[in-house]
Amino acid sequence: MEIPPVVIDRLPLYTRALSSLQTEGRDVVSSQELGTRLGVTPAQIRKDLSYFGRFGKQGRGYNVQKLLDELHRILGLDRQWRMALVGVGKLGRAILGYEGFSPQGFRIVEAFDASPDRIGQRINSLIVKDTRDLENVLSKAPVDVGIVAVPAEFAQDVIDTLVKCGVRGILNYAPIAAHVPDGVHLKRIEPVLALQSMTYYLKSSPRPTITAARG
Amino acid sequence: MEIPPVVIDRLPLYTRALSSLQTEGRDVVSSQELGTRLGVTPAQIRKDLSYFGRFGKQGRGYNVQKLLDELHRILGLDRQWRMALVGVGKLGRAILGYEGFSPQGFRIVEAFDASPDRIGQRINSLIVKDTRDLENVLSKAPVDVGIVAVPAEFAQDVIDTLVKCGVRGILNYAPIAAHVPDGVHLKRIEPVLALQSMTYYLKSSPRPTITAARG
DNA sequence: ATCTGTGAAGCACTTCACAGCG
DNA sequence: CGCTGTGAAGTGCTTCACAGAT
Repeated sequence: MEIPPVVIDRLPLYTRALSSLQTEGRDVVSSQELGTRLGVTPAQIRKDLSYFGRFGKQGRGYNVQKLLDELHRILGLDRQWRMALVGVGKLGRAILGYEGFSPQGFRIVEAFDASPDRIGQRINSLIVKDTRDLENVLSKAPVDVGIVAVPAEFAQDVIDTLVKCGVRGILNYAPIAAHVPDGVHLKRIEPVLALQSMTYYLKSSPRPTITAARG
Repeated sequence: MEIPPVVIDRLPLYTRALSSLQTEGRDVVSSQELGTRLGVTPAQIRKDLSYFGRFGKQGRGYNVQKLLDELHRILGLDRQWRMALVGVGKLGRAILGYEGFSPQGFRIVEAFDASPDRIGQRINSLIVKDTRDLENVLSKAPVDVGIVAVPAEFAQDVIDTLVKCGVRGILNYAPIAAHVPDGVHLKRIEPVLALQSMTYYLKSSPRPTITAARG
């Protein structure tokens, strides 16, 4: 069956809420409660889950642990994912230093850059390699995902190389509309894009006057 | 008129492509060419633009400069936007150091943290202030957008405070499903969410064997 | 001839509403 | 009775296809 992409985008939210519930020691949760926590309608949660199977018990709800396991399996979060970073400038270093990846099973295992004074540097136990060696390195130790943090002008080339290396998932931080062949999944994650659409809604309504707590 | 939210999300992509075209010295562009560059159908571009007016010339296309100006005006990108960062841990520092905001008119003008050993520190010409002073500081110098980079457990509280301070746009880096009242716009921008849905598509198809350039 | 702007058709996603199980 | 799972209805978005302007 062909699952609507928006459904796939919501599943990680469900796993996250379920993790919290699990930490709170809860055994069972209804679509109603899950929906309230996430700001999603109960019907939508039930419909989304129904694409993959029948995980709930009528009259009771969903077993937290079981549903969490199922979603992990469905999303492929029951294994480790290897990632390669390209571009270790300011942004690239920040990405390397980001601690949110590894607890979720995402590991940056290679870092590349084109600049001679960065190649060979050690950053968090990784040695920065030459971008020109991408194909050689990744042919010996393939990765699942490429993270692109190079300047806009080089981004498409880097993406093309990654695709040639068999990388089928790309996280693009560069401000370009990159092209990838069918079967390769690219996500734009520049914060500026999010801001530039948000301003549409902010521009009209005035900043309210604030009655602040005073000294 | 009520504009579909997806349309608003695409407009920043259009402005970006138009900026490139402008740099290339192009005067006129058709929906066809713009579409090819962005991976969007020409009909969609025309339809999207038609919500806001009639910017093209039949038989010719769109004047690059004029359309760019219009889109800037529509999105509110013809002015500066003031932002406050909350949380100057590792992630917060990276956000402060990010150079992509200011060229697009987004400026971080305040930084807050709750930890005593961070309060008072200077980072890039900004003095880190106490999160407890958020209301006082923002009542004197309001901001348009709040950037939340605190640990998950504090994020909802910080968001509530920001909303109380009249902030109506929030960029949330914390891994929680935050709740905001109507009229407040919140965008989740954690990279892990993007990865966790991408893996759904990656998990099934095998990593292809690569024929790499060898020595 | 070329390319926009747009109703109308088509497709995708969400919500409803209820049968059916625990 | 409570809550899931799901066809059917409803809503929103995309694409078609063509009239009309240059």
